[in-house]
Amino acid sequence: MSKEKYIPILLQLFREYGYDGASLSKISQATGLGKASLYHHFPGGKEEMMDSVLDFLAQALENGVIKTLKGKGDCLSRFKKMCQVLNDLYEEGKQPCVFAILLSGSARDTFHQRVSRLWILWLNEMMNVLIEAGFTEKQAKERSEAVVIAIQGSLILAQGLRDPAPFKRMIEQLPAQICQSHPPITI
Amino acid sequence: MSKEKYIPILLQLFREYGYDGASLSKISQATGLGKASLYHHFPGGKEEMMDSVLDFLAQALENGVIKTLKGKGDCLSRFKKMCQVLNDLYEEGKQPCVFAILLSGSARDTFHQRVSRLWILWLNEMMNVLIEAGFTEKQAKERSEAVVIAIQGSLILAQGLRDPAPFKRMIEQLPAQICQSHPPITI
DNA sequence: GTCTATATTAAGATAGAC
DNA sequence: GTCTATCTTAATATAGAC
Repeated sequence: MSKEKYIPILLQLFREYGYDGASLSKISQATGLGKASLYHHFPGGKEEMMDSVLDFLAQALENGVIKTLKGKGDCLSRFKKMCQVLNDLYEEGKQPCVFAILLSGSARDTFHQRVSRLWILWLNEMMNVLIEAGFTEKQAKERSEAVVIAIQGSLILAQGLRDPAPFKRMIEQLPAQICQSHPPITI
Repeated sequence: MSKEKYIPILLQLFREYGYDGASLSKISQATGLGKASLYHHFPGGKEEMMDSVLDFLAQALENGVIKTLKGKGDCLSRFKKMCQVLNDLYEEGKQPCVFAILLSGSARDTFHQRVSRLWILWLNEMMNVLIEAGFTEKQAKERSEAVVIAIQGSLILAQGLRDPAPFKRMIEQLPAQICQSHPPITI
């Protein structure tokens, strides 16, 4: 299947225009393929295109974020690596999160289960690391959620201001704040 | 102008389906107005509808959030009131943020300036309160951004899990964390 | 101020040739 | 695997009657 080579283009279009705004005409123009050719690669149409993008992102999550969290090193160094991976994935805050984009729109029910499973996977993996590092289950849960909140929130702010600085700053300071032992931190 | 009475319905539709996903058919059905009647109230079509929704939200920001921050009381009590206002606005985490929804989609450039101005207005107002409370300008800026990040991030997580709990928790703990003097906090 | 009817354009999707 | 051509449905928008 050579359809893999269109995934980055689809990812970019869905990030910029969302699911509803990324029309087949835009996709046809961006890929250089006619509409009929698009249906050859993706018989299920746009829904299958987004599904393929989610396959790609799930793979990136598994081979990047999850693998890093399961890897060796202490708590701090694992979260540092994870933040590097996220920094690459979101291109230093210049790109929005497809999972967040899919929360609204005419297809939000179609993809909700898939996306919510990925979020829970990520949260659980962070919890494991934190519990292993000596935090209570409750602390681990709170801090894992704090990571998602910090990443997603700083991405929103970066997009809103069209300035990646808030995301970059968050990537820098987040690992220390999460692993720090006494009172959990945010700013 | 009695078009005001359709704003809550439009707000709900844009929150659920986004700008591109909220079609005139859906809007016609939800309001009970024919398409032609919609154009009587909103000659500019869907763009004017979103503009009116943004008018409404800007007003809510001004009369709720900004007014509270400019009001009386110490730093902590103002941020507590602000969080109550935000809690109402987002219906305890059950509703997404229209400003965030507008970051992607075919109309993102159309509304970016307006929305980004509102973000900056909110950030500046929070900065003023924090500077008045004795924080340095740098600290005030960081903590104001931390508020936006916390609110938006917890909203995303709440939508993603379809569980308002992360947002509710954030509303509870945010004021104390922001106003706390020594090391800024997050979890 | 709302309607029916209709126009226009675009979106999603398919048939069949090459 | 890609194309042209076409189809169907839906989306945005307007005209004109009531």
